[in-house]
Amino acid sequence: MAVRLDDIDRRIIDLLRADGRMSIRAVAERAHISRANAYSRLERLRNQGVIRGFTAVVDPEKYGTALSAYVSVRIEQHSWERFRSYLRDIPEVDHAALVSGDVDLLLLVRVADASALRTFVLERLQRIPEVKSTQTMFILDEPHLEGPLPRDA
Amino acid sequence: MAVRLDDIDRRIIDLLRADGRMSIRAVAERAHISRANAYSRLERLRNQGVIRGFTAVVDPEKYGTALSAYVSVRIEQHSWERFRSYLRDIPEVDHAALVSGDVDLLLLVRVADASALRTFVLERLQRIPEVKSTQTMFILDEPHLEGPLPRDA
DNA sequence: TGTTGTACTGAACAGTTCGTCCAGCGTTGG
DNA sequence: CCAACGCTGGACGAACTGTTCAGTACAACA
Repeated sequence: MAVRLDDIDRRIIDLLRADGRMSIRAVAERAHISRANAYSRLERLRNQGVIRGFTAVVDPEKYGTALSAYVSVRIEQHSWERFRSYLRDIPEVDHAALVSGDVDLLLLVRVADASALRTFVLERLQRIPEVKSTQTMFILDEPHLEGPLPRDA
Repeated sequence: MAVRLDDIDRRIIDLLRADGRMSIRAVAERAHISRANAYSRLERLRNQGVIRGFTAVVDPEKYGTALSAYVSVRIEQHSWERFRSYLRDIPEVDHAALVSGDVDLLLLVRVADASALRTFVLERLQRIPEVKSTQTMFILDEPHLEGPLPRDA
């Protein structure tokens, strides 16, 4: 599953994580490689799926979703596959993970206000038959952690 | 805190979230506005902090961090500010949130393997004096939810 | 030792986009 | 009626794009 990366690959990834719109010229310079090499490496990284794409980083509060919450969910056994397909159509869910432990799912949810959260949990989540129970944890603070990725351990 | 956005602003954001390297020409075309307008709006969105930046989306497994986990943490009262400053120097923490409820913090952690996770939790987290207790939830599955942001509710 | 591959460099190319400027236009609000 | 504002569309030189290719460096291998 993992891909073998050398230092230059990681350097390229770090640069493009720091600034996803950096020109390939600048990437090549800062990684001390030729432009042709930078192109071929970037293409390889994308084809291998290491770099899945590029995106704008949006501030949820400034965008209008002033309220964020983690909603932990317990679901019926063997219903994850079905539940997962629902998630695709729920734009409020920013991130979802099936986890081991007391609960089955952790959903990171972004909504405009408490009323929208109520609607989401009661009218959307708990209407799903596979959902056994939910618990909402309001996010009180959320620091921006935009550092380089961890080196191989 | 929130910023007033019109439909065109949201369209621009959606486009750049879908492809952070899209040329401004293409953005202008697809938003049905002039190029000059696209430039000025994008600059405004960045200055207002709605768009915080651009980044490459990296697949954690392919990158070499095959193991992801949520670590819930209980900390001493009034120690959040101090704890938050520590987080900046812990590259394994991909996302952190101070939450209401049974626990105080939820940390999304990415590491190479179980051994690295053990080291992280025991040698790094639990060495922090403010940490009262931790609980690790392994991430068993993590669907990619790359849709448009939720519309204003 | 020589040979075959593989990976990289550095230069070249036309085409495209960048970032900025500005005259002109339409709408809004006093 | 006029001023202020935001937008358009066209222009500009500079920079970047994406690709190709001959030449070079280095490893594996016999």
